[in-house]
Amino acid sequence: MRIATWNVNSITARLPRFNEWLELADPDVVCLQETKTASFPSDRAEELGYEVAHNGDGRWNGVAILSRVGLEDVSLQFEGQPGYANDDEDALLSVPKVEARAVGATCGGVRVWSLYVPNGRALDSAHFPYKLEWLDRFRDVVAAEQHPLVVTGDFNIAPTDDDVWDIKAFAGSTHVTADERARLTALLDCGLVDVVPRPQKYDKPFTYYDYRAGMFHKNMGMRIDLFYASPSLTVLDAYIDRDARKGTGPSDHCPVVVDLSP
DNA sequence: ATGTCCGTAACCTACGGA
Repeated sequence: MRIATWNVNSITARLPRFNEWLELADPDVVCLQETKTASFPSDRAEELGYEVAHNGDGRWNGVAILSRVGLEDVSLQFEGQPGYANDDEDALLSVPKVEARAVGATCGGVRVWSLYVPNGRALDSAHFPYKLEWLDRFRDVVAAEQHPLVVTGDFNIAPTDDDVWDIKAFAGSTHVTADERARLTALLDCGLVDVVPRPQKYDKPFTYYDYRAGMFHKNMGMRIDLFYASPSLTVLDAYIDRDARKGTGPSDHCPVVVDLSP
């Protein structure tokens, strides 16, 4: 079974490239993040035999699972998923809003979660404790989940210092802190393995490159799109589709493609 | 690294977010 994950940074803006990639990569299951739409444009995917579970509410976030090996027991959020109280609003009137950041489904006998973990923004931002709490609550879900299990998506955390181009550039930043990495360890402690994909070029398995400052061409990236899987799933291959980051109108993230044998 | 790109609201540009 081939499972891929990709933060597309708007499925609407990416649709021509996405549809082309879908045929080329030929995945059985696709986990998407940052679809940034309320309505998933699924016409071509359906022609290719995929069913679609999409959790999207408009301008921000949005996650999906596409599967051509069955799509059952869809969850459009997770049990206990925290919301974020938007601080633009009057604090007294502000109600925490559960964002479109998680979708789960059972595909061909594998339980799959597609996640778009909150960014955190800055260490002193209210978005940072929200990120940690969100991961704490998701851990509780993973602890109770059935196996075989795949938890994948944009985690907005680099698991080790080697997973960013220069750790010195991240002093005082999110994505690399012990607090965030402890949440990754907690997920792995539920009985999952970090499937590290092979890069197509250079030595580091980066999955994300900022659009600015020629970061992609300087190989200044990060590994923040992760693939956590039950150890009962044998990994036949795992690679980063670097080609999808090239050319006109790419996402700022690369797809990660994993071949598994149950 | 702050050099770009996204969607939106409101216009033909500015903004928040990443």
